[in-house]
Amino acid sequence: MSRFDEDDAFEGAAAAVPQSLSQRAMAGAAGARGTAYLDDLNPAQREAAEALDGPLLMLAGAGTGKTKTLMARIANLVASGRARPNEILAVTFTNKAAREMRERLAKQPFHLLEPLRWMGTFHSISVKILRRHAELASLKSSFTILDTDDQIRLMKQVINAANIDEKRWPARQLAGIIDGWKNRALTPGNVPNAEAAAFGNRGTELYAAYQDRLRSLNAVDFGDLLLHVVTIFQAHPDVLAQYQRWLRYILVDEYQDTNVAQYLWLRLLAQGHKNICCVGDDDQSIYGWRGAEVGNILRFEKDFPGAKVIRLEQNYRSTPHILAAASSVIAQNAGRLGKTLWTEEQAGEKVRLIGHWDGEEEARWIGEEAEALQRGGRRMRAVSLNGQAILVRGSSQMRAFEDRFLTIGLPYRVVGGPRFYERAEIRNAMAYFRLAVSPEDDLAFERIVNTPKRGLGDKAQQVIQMTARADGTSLLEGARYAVAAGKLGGKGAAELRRFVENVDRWHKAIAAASPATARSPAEDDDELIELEVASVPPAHDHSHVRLAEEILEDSGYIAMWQNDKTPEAAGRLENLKELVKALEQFDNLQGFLEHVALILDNSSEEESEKITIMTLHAAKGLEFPVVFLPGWEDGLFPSQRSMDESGQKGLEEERRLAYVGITRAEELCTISFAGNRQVYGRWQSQMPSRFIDELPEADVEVLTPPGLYGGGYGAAAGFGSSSGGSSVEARAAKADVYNSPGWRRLQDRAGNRPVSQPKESRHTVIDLDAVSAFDVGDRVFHQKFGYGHVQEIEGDKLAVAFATGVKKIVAGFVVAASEADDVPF
DNA sequence: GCTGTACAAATTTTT
DNA sequence: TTTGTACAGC
Repeated sequence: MSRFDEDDAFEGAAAAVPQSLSQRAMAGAAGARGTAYLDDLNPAQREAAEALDGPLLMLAGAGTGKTKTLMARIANLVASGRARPNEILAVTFTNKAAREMRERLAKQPFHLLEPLRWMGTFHSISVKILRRHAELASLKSSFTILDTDDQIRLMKQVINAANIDEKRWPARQLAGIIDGWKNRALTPGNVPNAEAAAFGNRGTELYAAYQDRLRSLNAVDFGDLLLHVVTIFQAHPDVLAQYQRWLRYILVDEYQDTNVAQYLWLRLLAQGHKNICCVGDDDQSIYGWRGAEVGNILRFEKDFPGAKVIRLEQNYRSTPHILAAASSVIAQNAGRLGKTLWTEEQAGEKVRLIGHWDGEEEARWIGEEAEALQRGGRRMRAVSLNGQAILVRGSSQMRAFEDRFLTIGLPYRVVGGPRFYERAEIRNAMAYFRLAVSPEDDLAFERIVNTPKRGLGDKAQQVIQMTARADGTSLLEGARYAVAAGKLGGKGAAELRRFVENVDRWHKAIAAASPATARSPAEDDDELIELEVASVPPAHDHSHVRLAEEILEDSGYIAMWQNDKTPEAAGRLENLKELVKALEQFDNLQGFLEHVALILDNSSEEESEKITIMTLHAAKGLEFPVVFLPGWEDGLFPSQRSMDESGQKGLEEERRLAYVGITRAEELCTISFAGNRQVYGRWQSQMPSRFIDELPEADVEVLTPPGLYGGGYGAAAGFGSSSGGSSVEARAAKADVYNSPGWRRLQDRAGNRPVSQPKESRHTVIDLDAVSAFDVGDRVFHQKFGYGHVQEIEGDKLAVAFATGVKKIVAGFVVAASEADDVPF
């Protein structure tokens, strides 16, 4: 079940015993016993926890105890009397991070008499600010927050309204462009001329139209939350000054992930007192594609002259081999601030590297390896499945593992995928709630008028739209009028009438349950504080939960899923139950909706033993004793698309992703690649990732699969095999692979690859003619396709005529065969 | 207005 | 290969 911690943070004071202002002020500084919280910090951590005033950049490498340091810093801020807890602004990126911080804070030996009320994500804090000053952005403070889905639908409307062919110019693309602009804090008027050509020269025009639509719907999207706040701060110095006075110390986590809008947001708030502490790791910036600017962290010292920079480099997570591997890879990136992770640990397994025949084989091997590790008996201790993770580049890679694990019955858990609140059934249910709370919510209306089917198709909906537009009212009113005026015929009319009546009834029930709680904007700090304390008293009857159930029943929405015979229906009903249960944590439907757009997640805590499968992105901030990193193949990882779209920059971000992946491992890290892989249903031969070439030989152990499944393809897939013969696998298994022709060929390829060359390869490039040991006409054997003859040679790629046809194959995946080698299949 | 078929597209993801 | 969307036919 979800816990709504953000809510606690912001409104939690409501539950506290009201205190007078002076009491609160004193309470703030109390509660920390001495400076015990500093005692178990290492020197760098301690320095960071004690440099309280002025700008500080804390470069915290993976696993260096950053959160612990932040906790001590907060304690120190309060204990030294510099700030009361509610004068500290602590910003994180994700709700998860905010939650974790709050939990960690609760566990500290000291305790604060007040909660950190300004701890949360950029977005949730922005909502809080924006609700208070909505009118300055031409909004009502009851504005709704659109999710991506609503956003796209709205954009479709805007595109259609502008008479643009939606097929040539898809709404998704426009959404991406506008999002990009918002990330850079660009309003329609500010978009640089050079970019106005976007979207068939009409990008800015549509952007403006979209913003107008949002305003008329009294709605904002995620990007707006930040953009509006920045705009308000810029246009109203008095408002800004108020927050500057109030939020005296700023802490920012994951600073490397901030985008321009967030950067401006922070700079505006910090520019008075400059008490800003940014924590981050430039080597872990992996969200550039979403607007994050590594540049923000790289130029921190310029932005804040006199800034102190402290590096946390002692790692408490991983073994030396793992750290060495990660460091060696990341060292290939240019423009780093530079850190060297070190550890006092001594022992440990080397990073393991293994090649496989294809993706299926890779999954099979990892499955078996996971089971073996679970049993123990390797060179290391037994590791439960919960301590093991498979980190992939893209979610498409997950399938192979799921398939395999299902067949062998290895329990697994997939992290990521559609979030709870993104599921259709949840969104529809929420749309019902939204409409019940605010009948003028047109987007919600559109979403559900015909869900379940009420016989209201495009035509009927057009009539409703036109009626509403003619009267300048909401769609619900338009529908009411259209029915009354007999503009709709037959079954639809009756159904629509019922629908409208239902909404009326629900809305009345809500209005009756909660008398309007008018909030007036406060003019100064004191009033602001009072206002925070005096929010809605908790109502402990659960009438809103019953009402929600009623809504879902009356609307026929529950029935719709009950009648659904598809296998997913049961799960969807489960989810709806879960949603209703989540309501219990709120005092009313309004409160739920207000926060749900930002908060709801499905991080259900699972007890049972399972291996985790997730993307590298999702793994940031986590750690596991055992980590598998499959699919290290050029084009897949680094992703071709990243390199095509962002060139060198893209490649460096991919490399940071590799760094993040390796540093998730505490004890054992296994990197693997496959020689063949099905991509969108087509078989492709793959080349080992260039990142593999960047691993340090001394810290890597090259494995060969134990000769099961009929052959030593493992050796063939990565290393050697250009020398033919049936004993290839045996020799490759024993040989010092780093001196094998195959390995050297790998090194060599690194030099020939497009996009980038490692700056300072420690490996010597040699032996060009090892690239292909084949000639046209040679007979070769391929694990999958059998015997064939080489027809063409193109660098390291061969065109081979097999019985089944001509295939392009990387030379490393065939072995030379003599005509006599033939065996019956 | 609904349902079945054809076709194109296809990372990473938070809020 | 799979998934989602667009359009034609019922």
